[in-house]
Formats: sequence, C-alpha cells, structure tokens
Amino acid sequence: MDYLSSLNQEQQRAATFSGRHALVIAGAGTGKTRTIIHRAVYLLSQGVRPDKILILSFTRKSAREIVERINQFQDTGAALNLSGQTFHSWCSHIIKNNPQVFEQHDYTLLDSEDVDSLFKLLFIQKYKNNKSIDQKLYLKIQSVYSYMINTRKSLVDAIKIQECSNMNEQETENYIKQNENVFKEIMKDYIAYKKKNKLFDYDDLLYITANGLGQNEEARKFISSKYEHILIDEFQDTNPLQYQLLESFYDSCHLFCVGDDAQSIYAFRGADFKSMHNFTKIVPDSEKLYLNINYRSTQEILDISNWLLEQSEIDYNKHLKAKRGSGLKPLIEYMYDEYSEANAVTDKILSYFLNKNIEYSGHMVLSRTLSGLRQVEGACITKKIPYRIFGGSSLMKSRHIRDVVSVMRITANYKDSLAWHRYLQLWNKIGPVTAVNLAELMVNADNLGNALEILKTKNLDKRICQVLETAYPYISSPAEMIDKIITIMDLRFAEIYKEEWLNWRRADFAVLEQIASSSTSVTEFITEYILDPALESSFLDTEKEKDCVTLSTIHSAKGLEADVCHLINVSPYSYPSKRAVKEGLESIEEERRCLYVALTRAKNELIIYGRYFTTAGSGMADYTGTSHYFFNNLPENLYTISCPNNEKIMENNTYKGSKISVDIDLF
DNA sequence: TTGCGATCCATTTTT
DNA sequence: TGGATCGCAA
Repeated sequence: MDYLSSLNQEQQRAATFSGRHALVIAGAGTGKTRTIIHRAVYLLSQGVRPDKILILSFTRKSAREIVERINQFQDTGAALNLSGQTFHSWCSHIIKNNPQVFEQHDYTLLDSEDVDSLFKLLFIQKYKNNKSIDQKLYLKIQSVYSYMINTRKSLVDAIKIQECSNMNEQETENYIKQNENVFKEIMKDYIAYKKKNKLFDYDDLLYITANGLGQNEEARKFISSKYEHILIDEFQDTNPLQYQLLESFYDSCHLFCVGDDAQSIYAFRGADFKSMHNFTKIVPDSEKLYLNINYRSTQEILDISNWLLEQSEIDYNKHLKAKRGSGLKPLIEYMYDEYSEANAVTDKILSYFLNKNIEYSGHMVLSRTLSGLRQVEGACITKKIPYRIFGGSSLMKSRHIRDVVSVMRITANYKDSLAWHRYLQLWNKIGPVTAVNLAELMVNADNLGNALEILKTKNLDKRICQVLETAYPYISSPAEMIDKIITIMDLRFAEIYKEEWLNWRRADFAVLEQIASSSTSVTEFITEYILDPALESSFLDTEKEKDCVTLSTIHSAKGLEADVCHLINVSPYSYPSKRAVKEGLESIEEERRCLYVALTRAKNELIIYGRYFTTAGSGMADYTGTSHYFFNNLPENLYTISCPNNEKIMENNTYKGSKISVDIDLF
C-alpha cells in the first residue's frame, strides 16, 4: 500500500473512494492525473481485472500517457490490458467490435474537412444563385448542426445560441424565420447523404452509441457489462451527448470523474461545465470530492491566477494554495510587435540556457492561437533552438497527404463520393463539375471493378484507373499501399506540386507509412488517423526525445506544465478577444478561463508578453475591447514589470530627425 | 469547363 | 503569410 503514501489526504480519499460514482473537482496543478493513476492502481490492487477498467481522456495522447504510467506500477514489468481512449475512439471501438449489436458498423469516417466540403456541396446544389440567401450560410449550418447534436438542443435553440448571441429579440426572430428552413433542408440532405454513402462524422460515433444503447436494454446490458470502472479525465469538457452516453453505464459501472470547472474551454464544442455543479443531482448515488492543494506552482503564480477568477461574476470557488510556497512574481513585458516579442522570448530561452543552465525543455511558449506561434517558430529556427509544436494537425491537413488518403478511401469504400471527388480532380481535364458527375457514376456502380470499367470508357488519363488497380490488392497493408500509390503517381504529383514535390512534400510519406504500418487494414488506418490527427506528433516525439522547447496553443497545453512559461500576445484586444466581447458574457468568461489555464501552467516563472501593436492583418490593431481587458486593474503587488510605461517603446519608434538620402557613389 | 493568374481576404480553440 | 475566390482565355 506504500504507493498511496505519496498522496495527500484529499488525494488518498479520492483514490480509495468506495461509493458508487464520484466527481473529483480539482484545481489546476492539484494532481488530477496522479489521482486517476493511483485510483487505477488501487483498483487493481483490490483485484479488479485490468480489462474491466476504462480510462477516458480528452486526447488519446493523454489517455495513453495515463495508461503507461499505471503500467509502471507493475512489478512484473508486463504491460496490463488497460484501455485508454477518448470518447470518440471508445465509441468507434464499441461500434466496430460489436457488429452483432450495431447494424451500422461498416462505415468510413469523415474528417472535418470532408464535412466542410459536403455541406458546401449540398448547399450549392440547392441554393446556388439564390440571392436572398447568404452564400456562405453552409458554414453556419454545419456548426449549428454539430452543436445541436452535441448539446441535444432543438434546431431553433441551437441557432439562437450559435448565431444570434449578439442580436436583440426582434432580430433573432427575423433571423430564425428567414433561415430555419434552409438549415433544416441542408441538415436533412446531409443526414441522408451520409446514410446513403455509409459515412459517419465525429458526432455520429457518439450519437449512434449513446442513442443505440439508450434505446435497447439488452444491448446496454451487454456492452456495459464489459466494464466495471470508468475513469474520466478532464470531465469539465464533457458535453450533454457524452453525458447521455454515460447514462447507460450508471447501473453496471462505477464512474470516477475528475475535472476543473475553471478550466473549461470547450464551450464552443458543446461542453457544459455547469453540469459539474449539478453532478450529484444528475448522476444517481454520487458524491463530490475536492482537491485544493497545488503542487505545481509558486504562490505568486497562483495569486495572479486566483485574482483573475475572483474578478469574474461566476463563482468558481477556487482559491489555490501553493504547497511549494513563495517564489518569483510574474513578469510583464511590453513588446512592440510580434517580431520583437518572438525575439524576446527566444533570447530569454537562450540566455537561460547559457547562464542559468535551464534546459530548453524547461520552457513552454503559450499562445491563444496556433498562428500566433508562427513568429516564435521562425525565431527558433533562426536561432537554432530545438522546438516542438502542440496544436493543430499539420500533416493530415496538407493537400498531398489528403490526395493519397483519398485513393485509400476509395479502395476501402468505393461509395465514398467525397474521396472520388478529390481524387478525380487530381487529373487533367477533370474540374469540379466533371468530378461531381463522375463521382455520382462511380458511387452508383455495383462494385469498384465495375466503376473502373465505366471510367475506362471515358476518354481520360489511363493512370486514373491504374492507380486504383495497383492500390487495391494492398487493402490489408496500408503502409505498402501508400508506397505503391506514390510510386505510380510520382510523375503526376511532380506536375501538380512542381518543385515542392521533391523538395519536401514527398518526404512526408515516410512518416505516414510508418504510422500506417501499425494498422492491419486501410479502413482501420483511416479511422485511427482521423480520430487522432495528432498521432504524428506523438509519433515523432518518441522518435527523438531530445531536449526542446514546447510551443503550444492554450487548448493543447491542458495538462502540460513547464518551469518557465512564456505567455505571448496578452494584449488589451486579445484577452478577451474582440469577437468574444461581441458575443457576450459567456464567451468572455470562456476567454477568462483560457487565460487561467495558461497562467497555471507555470511552475517557477511566468512571463507575460503584452503587445500594443501588430503588423499582422490590416495594419495596427485597434483598441476595441480595451475596456474589457482582464488585466486592466491588476493590482501592482501581483507582478513586476520590465518596461514600466509603454510610451517608451512608442517613443523609441517615432523618428523625429531629418530624412537621410544617400546616393551610391562608387566610381 | 477547365486552368491559370490576379486579387482580395481574414485569421480561435479540437475530437 | 497563404488561402480561397473571382475573372478571363482557351
């Protein structure tokens, strides 16, 4: 039992909880993950079989990490048969592994860009050139659709929340009257299209599982009896649909949920942190437990974080106390623009490396947006600082990868018309119109062979069919299939991507092939990869675990920590963002929680870079939202400042002398 | 209809 | 920065 002695009382109480269901409300840095891990170890020590324990987390990376750390407690060194998943991958496994329960087990998973283009396609078919309808409405329809499914709200409610947050009552009513039917029509088409072509989107995985188990008692008993304990991390990000899914497990399983309402930053995806407050009412036979002692940061860092939450109208009831005691005050530095900011950050990292012996891996650079990291990335490259980026999924989004994957998708499911649509357009003489028509023909053929026969009768590049015929035999070996495809399409890709093909694009496939080599079928590979587009970065991590700086979006930094945290672009117009101010209180609060997550990542040093100008986009930033700026009234005793008045910076950049004029005079 | 060049545009966050 | 979109020629 000595593994429990490393926990404090609060944590021990949680880890050894013996009631039915529990919600552990745990502030930042209070040992959430540790508690989950020890909970699992405790359960195992009580004789619970490892395959009866399910770990759910928000990303697969963190789920895997938790499982790995649990495995380290095994004396035998043998890895346990523990399952670590996200809600989505869990549902996908439930559906695929139980074809006798789920009729719709045979599907291709759409990634978000497919969903984009499908909505667009359907919308244009119906409303092209209809001047009374906004020609970009399909983007909104798509987001409302997903929001509706995930929050289980009605169409009208979803439209109100998503699209009308800054309208008055009359405007809202008009908007709904005008658009409700368009939303409904396109959504119907979308649902029908997916059904016809055996396609699922992310939301379908949850929806089908949750509703399927909810409706069918035998299925519910059968599936839920496979688990005894479900441990859920980052519970504040759970949305109503996921709650509904969990309902089916109330009777036969124990739920152990851990989360922090102040770190809820996924409302845009339907997450509802307020239901944490009502947990004991929603979940029968449940208890709430609390963790309040922070092990990560020094008190000064927590002071500024606590202050930020106290300023809110929402009562988060959080006041973190540092076990480690006192340290350095957060430092605020004003920067001229993103380039000087990127320079300052990287200079500091270098000087800490040289003078204070702090490794690169001790630093984390945090940004609200992924694009905000670009300048820092550039500076790292210039100064030869090794780095890794969290957030986004560059590889899967890049065109050449999607090109090849579209071939694979056709071989896996020839009814995947979106894949046809993409693939066909890679060839000469096929543009959008022809592609749509041909895709329709292909999908309606009896099988892939017939489809190809039809294609051959058209007067097109012979290679179109050759590629598919070459690829098809490798249906059980995705890595080999990738190799064959790029071999046969090498020339064509060189034509399409010009010098980029050989310069860098082609090299990406080595990584893709390695990832694919762990899958035993093309379908499996596609599903796995769409469910976890970040796979590639974690894959590369294990390749070279070298000392490097972490660059991350705040969203991807959840659960991470670093000795020194550089929080960039904390300017009057960016926390909260203009957009959030326009959308109202809920959005502003979400921005606040975002900033809170960022602040609480720091262990020893927190450096906040404020900026008054930006050269990105349309010139200088304006000051809308300045009056809402979270740090407007930040008490002076909570921070130190490196440049006490920003006027200095502005002065330095205002030249008042006479203009220089030099002629080149060499001869 | 395709395919190229020019122009404009807008930038959350992720499974 | 690149990206999507538009207009025009073939």
